[in-house]
Amino acid sequence: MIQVRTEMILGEAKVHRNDPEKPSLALSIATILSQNQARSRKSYLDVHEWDGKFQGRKAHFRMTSVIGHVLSLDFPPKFQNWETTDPASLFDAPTVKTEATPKAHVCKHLQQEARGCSYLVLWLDCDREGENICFEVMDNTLRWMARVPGQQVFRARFSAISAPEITAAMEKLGEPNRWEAESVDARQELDLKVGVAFTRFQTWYFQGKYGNLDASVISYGPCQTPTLFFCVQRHQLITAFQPEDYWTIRPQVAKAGHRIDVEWSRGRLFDRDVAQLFQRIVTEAHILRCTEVSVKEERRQRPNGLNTVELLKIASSAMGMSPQQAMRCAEGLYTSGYISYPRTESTAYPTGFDFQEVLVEMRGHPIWGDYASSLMSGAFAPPKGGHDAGDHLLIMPVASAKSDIFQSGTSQGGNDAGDHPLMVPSAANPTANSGTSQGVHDAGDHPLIVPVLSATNLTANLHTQGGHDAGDHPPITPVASATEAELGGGDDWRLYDYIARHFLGSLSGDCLFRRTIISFAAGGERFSASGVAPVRAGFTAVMPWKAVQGEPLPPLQEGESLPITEVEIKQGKTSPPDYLTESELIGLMEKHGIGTDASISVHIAKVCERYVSIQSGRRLMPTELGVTLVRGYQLIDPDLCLPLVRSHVEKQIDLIAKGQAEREAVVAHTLDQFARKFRYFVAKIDRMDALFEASFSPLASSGKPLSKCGKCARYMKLISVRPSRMYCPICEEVLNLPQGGTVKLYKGLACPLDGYEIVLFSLTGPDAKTYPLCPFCYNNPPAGAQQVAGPGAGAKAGMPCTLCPHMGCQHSFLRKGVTPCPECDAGTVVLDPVSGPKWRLDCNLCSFMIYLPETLHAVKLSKDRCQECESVLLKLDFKKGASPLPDGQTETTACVVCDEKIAALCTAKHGRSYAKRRGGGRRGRGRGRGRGRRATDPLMSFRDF
DNA sequence: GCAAGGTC
Repeated sequence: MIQVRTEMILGEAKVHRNDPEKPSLALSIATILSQNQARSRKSYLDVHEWDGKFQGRKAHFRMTSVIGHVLSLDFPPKFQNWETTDPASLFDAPTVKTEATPKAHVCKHLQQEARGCSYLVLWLDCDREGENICFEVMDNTLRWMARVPGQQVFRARFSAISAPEITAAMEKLGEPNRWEAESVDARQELDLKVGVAFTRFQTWYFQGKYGNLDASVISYGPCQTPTLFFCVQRHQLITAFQPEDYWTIRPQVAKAGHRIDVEWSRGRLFDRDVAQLFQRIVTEAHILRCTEVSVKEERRQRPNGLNTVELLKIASSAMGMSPQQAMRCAEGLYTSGYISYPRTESTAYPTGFDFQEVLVEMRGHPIWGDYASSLMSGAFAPPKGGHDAGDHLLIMPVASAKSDIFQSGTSQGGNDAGDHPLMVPSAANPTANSGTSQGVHDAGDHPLIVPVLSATNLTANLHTQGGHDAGDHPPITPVASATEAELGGGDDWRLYDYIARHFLGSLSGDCLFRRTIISFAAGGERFSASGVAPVRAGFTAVMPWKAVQGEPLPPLQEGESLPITEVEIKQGKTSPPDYLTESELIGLMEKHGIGTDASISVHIAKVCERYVSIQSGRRLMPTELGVTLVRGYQLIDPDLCLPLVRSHVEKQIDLIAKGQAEREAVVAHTLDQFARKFRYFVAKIDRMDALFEASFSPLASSGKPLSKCGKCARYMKLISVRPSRMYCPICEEVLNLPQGGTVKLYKGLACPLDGYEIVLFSLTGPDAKTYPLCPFCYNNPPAGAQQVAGPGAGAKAGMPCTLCPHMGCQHSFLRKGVTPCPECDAGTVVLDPVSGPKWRLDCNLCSFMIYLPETLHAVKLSKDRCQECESVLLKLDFKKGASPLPDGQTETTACVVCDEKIAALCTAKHGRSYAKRRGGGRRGRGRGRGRGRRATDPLMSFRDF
């Protein structure tokens, strides 16, 4: 009997669920393994199923995917409160794993699909994060699977989604690597604890201290802080720069009417008199003698395969796109099936990469189709656009004027008829006009020599080319052919255009050119001139912006003399470097291992949002806050902002991944190091504070006077930038306020407990609450008070008057409270004293509220209570002519709970409607005054009507 | 409100 066994195979999702025609990873693998027999169905994520054989026995396969990490690490709720948690305690705090994207229901999905399966084959990315996700998947499947003897969990190892690679991986399944997975767990814990501890401490320390420090959070992180450091380091170089005057001399010479630019071997001199001396000497020599002519063939290497970092650099420097935008476009192109997976480190094509397949697809492209064909056949044809008389323009990414790419001429081995520019005009690309052939990039006088490669030796040739195969994903290549119109133009098209050209360029020959260097002498001084002439365009035929710049020199013989018409002396000033470009930053991050191909753009976006402003040319200028922070770390503990913080952690977790150390030991040791640094940082924070003082205004000089201090009777200031708070310049006291609303004086009333002037806090929006608070009590509640956690309270929860339990205060809920809240069972419904003309009762804890009858003129609390339900009776004063009371009466004292006529005129909001509950049976009555003891007595809540 | 890492 052949038992039908069930098997589950999982791949990491790169699924474009709305577009089933395009390949997704799970679907691709399923298609390959099932030989196109898989059937797909929808669940929380797509599931592909088919019948086949597993380990020689019949099996039913079920394949689905996850979406990156299933779980993410965080602190338990107890440690989430910024006010009550000492950041130093976070180093020893427990951590919990929670679902990374709860809305996606990945855990439930896995558990559901695991039922009935006997085996698990994991097809996640073959890196440490992938290994870690394997275990996250196992945690959500194994317990739900059937138990069978022998190995149940298998790991497939592959580096590309090609049929041979996938089938080979299926042939030799292994096991997931626990060490590697644990190294990721260690990294997560270190990143979390270190980042959060420093972030909370810095934020707490500086945010409350300076009025114009407009930052909701002052963050620290092992990746973001070194990223910021790179930007600030350049800023410091610029500000420390001392310009110097320099002089250089330049003899004017020409050959056959062709001016020759010569450079002095001494370059620049920093002494004017000496430069003038040389000027005289060379002038008196009258002639420039050619001493040597050297001609060398040089080559510019074709590009390696394109990886993420390179793509982001080009997108920033040549297209003016932010890394985030570039990734967004690339992801879109990927999920739509136009390019391969865009997050890769590899620049070398893997063995067996199917170049043919891509070239065949590219062959039909209107711009570079012929070029792709020529690469396949070994015959050369330039990309279309050589003669542009139609709609197809040769599209170049937009270059900045200073960029060294995209500057060359535009014709592609043919003559431009001149009727249309070949390049899409762009303000940033002033050289984009026709017929400007420069250097090797020729308009057609010399036929371009092109490598002759057959399709087979093309492949062979590539393997020797170099680049780096990180074993993750192949380099980024086009997958499907697309035109500008199909992609809707814009950034998508520009990025795709680049990716396609880069791919073709990487299969082309090197660019060859001849460099001529002519040496000259005059009066014992040496000069030289350099020129280039094209030999073979190679890959620059399809990447014309890479063409070699420069012009050929006129022919000159050794020993030949040229008359000097004049010797120019040029004065200049040395100048500082410019601000770091985003592209340079990406390079630095890659070099120092800050972030990954998938996260570099995220770190840059975060740093730009918080600490850096983007200048023209995508140069990064740190803000005052950015500079102050880094300078502060440098003063206290430079390690904190150096790229070292990252590499140190990496080194530590390498030990775990390689099985050379226990995870617990490494984490404990590294945490101890950081905890020590943290304590030192806290102890020396005044050094950083001194810098803040110089750059930001202390609270004393900001804010506007609002209410009086109960201690000194002088006006305190309201600081309205977030976090809004009050400050007494005399007592040097900071008093927190609820956030997200407006604060104004409350009739000049003072708190009877401490003498501080009371303010009214109002939230904004419909049904927004207004409540009085004493600035002092709010921060220093009387004994027995609970603190508000409702809207507007923010993390810095305080105690407004509506929660004040003090009998001596007329604003306390004991004096303003009407009845316990029917909604939250913990709060008290109090009269909002300023809600008129639309009088209202609000719960002092939850959002429940009752609008009193609209025809009311005024409302007050009486001293009496309802005999039935013990609610405080309200003195109601109705408008004349609009009173519901009999006999033209306008005043009454009533219980809004028990007086059915009045209750019917009220409207409850944000809670169960009490009107519906009428007649529901009243329970318990006659309980004592006060509240909060309703556990034993649900009493007269509105729901009991 | 906090890190960095996946990925949509």
